[in-house]
Amino acid sequence: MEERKTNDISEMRRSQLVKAAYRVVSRKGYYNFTIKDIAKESGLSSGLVHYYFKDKQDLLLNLLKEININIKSYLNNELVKTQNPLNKLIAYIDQAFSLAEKEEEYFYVLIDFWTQAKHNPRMRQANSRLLKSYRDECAAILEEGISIGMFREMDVAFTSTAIVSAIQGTIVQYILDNDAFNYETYTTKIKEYITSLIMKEKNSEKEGVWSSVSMKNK
Amino acid sequence: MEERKTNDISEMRRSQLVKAAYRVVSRKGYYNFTIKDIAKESGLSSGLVHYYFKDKQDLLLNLLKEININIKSYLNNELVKTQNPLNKLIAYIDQAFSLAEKEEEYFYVLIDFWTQAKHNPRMRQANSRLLKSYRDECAAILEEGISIGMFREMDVAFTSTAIVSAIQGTIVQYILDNDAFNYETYTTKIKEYITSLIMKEKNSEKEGVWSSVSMKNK
Amino acid sequence: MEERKTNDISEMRRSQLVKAAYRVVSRKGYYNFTIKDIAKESGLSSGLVHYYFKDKQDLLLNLLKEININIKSYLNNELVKTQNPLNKLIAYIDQAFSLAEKEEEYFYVLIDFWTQAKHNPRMRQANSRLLKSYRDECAAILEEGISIGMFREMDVAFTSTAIVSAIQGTIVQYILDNDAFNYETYTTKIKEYITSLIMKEKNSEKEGVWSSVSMKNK
Amino acid sequence: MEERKTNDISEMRRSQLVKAAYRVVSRKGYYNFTIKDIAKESGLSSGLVHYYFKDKQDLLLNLLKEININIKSYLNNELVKTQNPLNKLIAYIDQAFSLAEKEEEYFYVLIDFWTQAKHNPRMRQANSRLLKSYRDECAAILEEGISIGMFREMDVAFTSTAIVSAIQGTIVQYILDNDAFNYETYTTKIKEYITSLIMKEKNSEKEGVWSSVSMKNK
DNA sequence: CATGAATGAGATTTCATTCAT
DNA sequence: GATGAATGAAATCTCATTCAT
Repeated sequence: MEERKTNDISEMRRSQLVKAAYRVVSRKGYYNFTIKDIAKESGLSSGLVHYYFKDKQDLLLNLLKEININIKSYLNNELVKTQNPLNKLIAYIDQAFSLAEKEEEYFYVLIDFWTQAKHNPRMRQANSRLLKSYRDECAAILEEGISIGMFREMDVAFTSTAIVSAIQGTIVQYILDNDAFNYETYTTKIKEYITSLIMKEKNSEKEGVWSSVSMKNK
Repeated sequence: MEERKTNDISEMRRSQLVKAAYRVVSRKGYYNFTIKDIAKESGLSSGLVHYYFKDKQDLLLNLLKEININIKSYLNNELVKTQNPLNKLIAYIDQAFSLAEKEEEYFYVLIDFWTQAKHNPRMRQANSRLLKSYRDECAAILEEGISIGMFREMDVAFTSTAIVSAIQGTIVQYILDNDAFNYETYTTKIKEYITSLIMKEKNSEKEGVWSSVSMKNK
Repeated sequence: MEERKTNDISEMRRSQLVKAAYRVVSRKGYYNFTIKDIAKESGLSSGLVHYYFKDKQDLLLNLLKEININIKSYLNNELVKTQNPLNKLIAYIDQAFSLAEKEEEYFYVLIDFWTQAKHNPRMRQANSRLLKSYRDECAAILEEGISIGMFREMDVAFTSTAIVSAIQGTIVQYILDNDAFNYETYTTKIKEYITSLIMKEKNSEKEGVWSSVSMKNK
Repeated sequence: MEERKTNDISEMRRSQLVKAAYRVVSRKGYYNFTIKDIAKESGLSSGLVHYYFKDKQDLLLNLLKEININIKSYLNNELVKTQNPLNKLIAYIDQAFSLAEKEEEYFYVLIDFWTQAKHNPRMRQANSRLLKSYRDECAAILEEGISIGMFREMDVAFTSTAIVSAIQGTIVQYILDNDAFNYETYTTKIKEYITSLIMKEKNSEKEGVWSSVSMKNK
């Protein structure tokens, strides 16, 4: 019982501190925040941060884990509501793009973590796992679509990597320059584009997407 | 003459320091290096760093500029050797992918700079300019291909953004996890894919690329 | 209680550091001391100086406040012991001159602060407040003496300014050159002089003072 | 001849640098200026400063000497125009007060030098010499007035010290707080006051001055 | 568990001074 | 004589981490 209670408090505090860390990091950046910032933000003392986390880095690692979980749950949110693989794929893409728009912070923090990958093996592993899980999720949808004959045969690994690339590459460009392009229009097109290539070809449809794209420029 | 001499040494030192900064940043990361590191790496004194650059940030800004120039020159290297827009596009893509492979450092440093964008307007501007210039370069190739009837009509702005997304998204995934996929195979496919979609459609050819892609998985 | 304890230690440390600052500044001068000097003098760490004071300037501002308080309490020390305005005025003058003699340091540090006034608005304000409070104190004594008919009618503001000028000007000359004149003799004369002019004129007395002054030279 | 020429340039440069130092010190304060500031202000190179002056301190010492000379010449300017000791005394006082008003900088710089006196024997000597020369000049006027029977017999050393105190104390108060009192009115009174005490007493006149002072308050 | 005072290493930055040209 | 590049010591300030309470 005692133990249980302790763990409860312990978990509560850890979560409290990690959440505060997220807010602080997204506000001040990965490198410009201090332990005191975390303490203030969480309403706890600075000493306590080191009681629950070995050091600053340990806290950050836990933050990445937390972000990972949150993003996944956000992305899965819509996915579970539908059975149709195409709708799932569309939801997958939509969620990613909408997350980037509504929670720009998330991506800034994510990019912050990317920069750590080179110099910190644990960060590197955490990051690559995160990306892998995105690809895997996409791959699962593709597999499902293929298995029920809705999507064409394809190299699933390649395609899911390409889809993640397109999404992520777009988000980075958008985040670094909000005015580079019209996000809404652009992401819609990308989505149509991907789905049209994924779907078992019906000549009309395929042509349609492409035409709609080329139309704009005429 | 006197003036010239002074400028010469001044430019030489600035370049020397920026180059040292590049090596140091790529080795230790954007935030983990010190002015003293630069001094040691360049073989000059730490005071001299501040003699030529107002502060750390100023040096970093100059480093980004330098990287910008180097990447551009690297990417243009192959482009000028050919007149054919298709070959140009292929060279454009090839160069980007090969740069990421041969000079992973460059991209780490670039990502480091991305993280600054949120909290530093000048960095933000520098970054978005860099991305814009990539898109513009791509767009120019596309325009040329369209104008001579080699590429289809298309929304050039959208397509160049999408191409940059695909390239950049791929590079990031690769850099964060070298073992995620076979870089060579993957980038070749992406390239074929892009070109097949860009080229004026000959039905057979289009189908061909797609098939070849899906073949792999069979 | 808990709170109390914290405040206690906080106030204790601040006072400890300000006192150390006084000793250090008076020994090395306003500009020639370092934070480390303060740390060493106080027996505390240099980090703690910045823990309690935003920066060097903040510490110095607190030092000026402390000096202000100390001087006032020193000057008031004798004043409260007497009810007679004339004796009060004499005590006021005596205390100022004796302070300068016994605590030369105080004035050196004060002069150090004067030099800041031009370039630092907060220092300027602190300094002018200090001077004003001296004048006001003098003015209060004069008013009292006038109201009970002991002092003549006069322009109190002018007279108190003049008295402060005479005292301060004398002290500065003495501090810059201890051998310029016999301090004891000189300050006694100045005091007699001031009081003779302030007092309701009894012809004989007035003449007396002046004569005594001129006597010396004969 | 060669030597002569060299000395000419040498003197010119030294003067050029000291003048620049004065402007810079009065603008930035005694401690907040750099050798480079002097170089820029003088239009010469920073290396040259050390060619002509041993070090920063040496330059400053020369600046104090220069200021000394300038103040003396300013104060003497009016003195030579008149033969009458009373007018001389009045000119002496007027010049001091007007200098403080028109060239506040001078006094700030002077105060800066005072602060050095404690920690630097050469500065101490230079400062005390400066003050002594003020007193001596005043004393000379008083002696002259006494010798021709215009001024009363008095302790000249004491009186000149007191006059210098009054003037200097007033100026310091004014410089530290321009709004403490009306400078014009106040200095006029001080002047009348001093002269009335110095002059051979004609009862009416003496009374007159005092009355005029007390009038104000009525 | 919790606090926040205390430490001290280390980073940036400034600048007098030197010296090769 | 004159320049300004170069040095490096020293100062301020920050902050992760520790630890007594």
